[in-house]
Amino acid sequence: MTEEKPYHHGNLRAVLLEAAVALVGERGPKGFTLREVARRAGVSHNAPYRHFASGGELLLAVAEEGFERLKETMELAVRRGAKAQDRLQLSGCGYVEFALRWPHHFAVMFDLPRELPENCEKGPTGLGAFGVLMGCVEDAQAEGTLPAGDPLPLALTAWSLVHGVAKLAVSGALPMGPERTLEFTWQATAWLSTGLRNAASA
Amino acid sequence: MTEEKPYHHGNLRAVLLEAAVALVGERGPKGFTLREVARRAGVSHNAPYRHFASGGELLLAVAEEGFERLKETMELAVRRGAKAQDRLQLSGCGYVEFALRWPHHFAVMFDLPRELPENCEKGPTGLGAFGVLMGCVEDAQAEGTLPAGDPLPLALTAWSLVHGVAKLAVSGALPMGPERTLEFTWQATAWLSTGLRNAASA
DNA sequence: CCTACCGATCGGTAGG
DNA sequence: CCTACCGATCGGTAGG
Repeated sequence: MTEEKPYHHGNLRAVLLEAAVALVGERGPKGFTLREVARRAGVSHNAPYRHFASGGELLLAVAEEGFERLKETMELAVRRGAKAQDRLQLSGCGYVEFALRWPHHFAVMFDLPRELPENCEKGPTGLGAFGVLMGCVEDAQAEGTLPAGDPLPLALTAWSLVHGVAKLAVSGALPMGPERTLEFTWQATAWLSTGLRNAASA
Repeated sequence: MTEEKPYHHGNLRAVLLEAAVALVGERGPKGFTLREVARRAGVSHNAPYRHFASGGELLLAVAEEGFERLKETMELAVRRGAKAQDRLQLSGCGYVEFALRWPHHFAVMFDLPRELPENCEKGPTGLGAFGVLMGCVEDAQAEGTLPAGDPLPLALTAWSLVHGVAKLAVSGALPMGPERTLEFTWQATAWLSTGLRNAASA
């Protein structure tokens, strides 16, 4: 019953974002409501309109926050590798790591294209994270550890693999815990990496 | 305005399933309502209760139908290959083919764990489709074209790859059309296949 | 950022 | 399988 209200000073937007993530995480897209978000934030059901024109725009903001964190997580992961081939695997592990750490963001980013007003941002911002992956592929090509040619199919294949791992892991379809999931990701990306290296051509 | 009503003879259940898929496809999970389904089926908003206790159970039925079709699609695809290695790739292509052909089923199957009453069925039924993939891996191991050992990690990796391709393709994230997507899937699975074949160990 | 207030829709029950 | 009917909730507007 006792609620502190530090958001009266201007951080309501951040509080709303947090509440939105928690709500969509607990009840799913269907249970997500602007009124319930406001309720959890401790404000009137009308206050959110000061910051977002609709529930969809709130979710869009959550997605954008997620894409930014995803990019950062991948960039951080990539730093742990010296060879481009290793960095490619590490970027994939970063991708899965992000999904495991912020599953609700991940869900909003990829499961709610319909809810978002205009997912035109998904391109640009999403490209930031994808760019990390593309960079690794191009570096590996320059190193000669990946075959020359159009890097796009190689990158899309790597993306598909880790996206699948992330999706299945988050939904609980993989028969292992979070730690094992990262080990599995490393193994899986290593196998793919071997295949890409020995590829005839793109 | 003029509606034919053949479902008064007992096929209302099938009509409801069809309407449910169309609805969730058009408006997403959030717009899915038992009343709207009934409306589209041309019956009173209460008629669906004769067949389903809730909207979640209707969606569960859709998911089960989907898992069955997925298994059939994969089994059909696998028949086109002689060598186990080829069949493994073909099963993956069948997976993606299914997702492209019935994207709404695919979405219900994997994006709505929360909506479903008890997704205990996702294991057994889903295992039917996964079993096809596992069978290919085990056959390839017997053939000697895949390294011996626990087939599960190999199968999970293959599953992850095609699941990722399917997810990204359905959401429109892959920069290509449906036909190209299948070609891409064949390419990607070929690369992975090469990697798995040259793997040190599982 | 809040208190009314609106029309619309929903899930579910009653009773047939 | 249908017609009422219920309480609850929602998005959005008015007006401050």
